[in-house]
Amino acid sequence: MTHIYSSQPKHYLAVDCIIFGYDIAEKELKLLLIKRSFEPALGQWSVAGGFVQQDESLDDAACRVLCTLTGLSDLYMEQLYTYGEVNRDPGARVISTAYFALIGIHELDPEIQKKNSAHWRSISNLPDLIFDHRQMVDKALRELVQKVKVYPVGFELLPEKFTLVQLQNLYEAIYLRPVDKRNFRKKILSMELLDKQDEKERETSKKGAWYYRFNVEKYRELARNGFFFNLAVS
Amino acid sequence: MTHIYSSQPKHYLAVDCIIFGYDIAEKELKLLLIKRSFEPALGQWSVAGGFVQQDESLDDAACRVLCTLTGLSDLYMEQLYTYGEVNRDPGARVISTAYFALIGIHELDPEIQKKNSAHWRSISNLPDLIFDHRQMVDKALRELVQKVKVYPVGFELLPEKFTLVQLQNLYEAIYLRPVDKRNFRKKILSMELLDKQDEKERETSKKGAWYYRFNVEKYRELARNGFFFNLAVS
DNA sequence: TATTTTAAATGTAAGATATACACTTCTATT
DNA sequence: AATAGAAGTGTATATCTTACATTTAAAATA
Repeated sequence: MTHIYSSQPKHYLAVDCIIFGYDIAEKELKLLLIKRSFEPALGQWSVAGGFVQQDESLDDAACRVLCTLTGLSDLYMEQLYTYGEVNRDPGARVISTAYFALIGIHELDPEIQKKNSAHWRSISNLPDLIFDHRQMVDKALRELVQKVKVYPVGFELLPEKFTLVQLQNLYEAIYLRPVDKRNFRKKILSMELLDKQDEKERETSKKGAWYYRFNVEKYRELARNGFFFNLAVS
Repeated sequence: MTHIYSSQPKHYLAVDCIIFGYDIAEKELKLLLIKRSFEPALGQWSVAGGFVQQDESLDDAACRVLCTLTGLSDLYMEQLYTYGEVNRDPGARVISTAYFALIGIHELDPEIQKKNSAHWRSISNLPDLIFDHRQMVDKALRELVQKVKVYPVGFELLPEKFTLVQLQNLYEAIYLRPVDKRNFRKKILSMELLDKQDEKERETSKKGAWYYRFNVEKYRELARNGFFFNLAVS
């Protein structure tokens, strides 16, 4: 079969992963950044990226990059936007599809981290990034803010067991403003999506705070019946 | 300068435009579809597409496709999603970035339409589409529903002057359900974004309905001060 | 063992927003 | 002058959102 495709130009295609983590102790949202090990822009900071191969889908490529960097699979990841300005990469014309991922910061093996020259950096204090990566990060942040309001994705950034205080701190770190404690708890508990454990977190207070778990099955069931998650609080 | 890019594979890159129009008379949302004039899938229905060239950005390519097809420029358009499954196009591996556009259905020149074998089809009665185009359309529709709730993009589908009944019909066509007349009018008018004209539309009723115009400047001003558009009505 | 300290946990009232709902007005046509 | 058909209008109720301060639990210390 012959057709008109063969007269068309071909392009380098990359994926870039904006990887968010949440530091419970510092109550800060962080980004996993890489010190680039090749030209152009060797030695500068970037998000994790890689080229799309012939035999892999975009999603596969993004997963590969994420897995290679973190050693983890089954992470939350979502396509964000495709950046296609002609001169966005000074090395060559490369179109890049950005993804954003959410991971529990403490799940990451420090060895793999070191091997990939990957570093967690607070979003309130980011270094200069190469190319249009800062633009990607800003878009991913805006997307995250919108997303956590109406989908229960914040839990991806926390361990399986977490306290309500930790959950609230996470939302405050994403919204970049304080949230009313009683209203927040009222709202999240009224959804009946959190299973209270009979165990307390005892690091940060004498009294201890009850652990909860997010009940995914219950959420799926409710969502199927038209329920809408909403934590767009004061 | 030599670097590792040259060892990487290259890919065909396309853009596809999901073009929405609104038919005031039929009170229906429509899609501009093309009868394909080349292989593969010659003669089948598709959305408007084209290949990305070396010297144009993704956005430029999408604009080019849209302009060529409609003869219009400065249309509302937004990137939707990038489709990158390996075998999505049986002709060759092609990655495609989908855009969606909103246009006033009556702005389109019938001559250009005919020349491009472009046809308006009601979204409630779409033909089979090639490749993953149906998936694109479904995503675009979901996006549109969300978008018109919180951004004043619905006006892009109407003429400059429109009546409140027409606006409500448009929302009903997008939401696919009836909307309470008094609540709808109360809500949109309370935003004070519509300028009442001293002219009436007299086609559809003896009494006639007042024309309004959307005031973009006012919206921009309000939005700058934290105002949020919201027509997520009953 | 009584007291202190620290963070966790809790409820209510007022205000704002969303919803449900039916009649009057206008004007061209007969 | 009467009719017909679509445009235009207001209110009461329910629901959701917001603001806000005290009590509880338990470890540490006196």
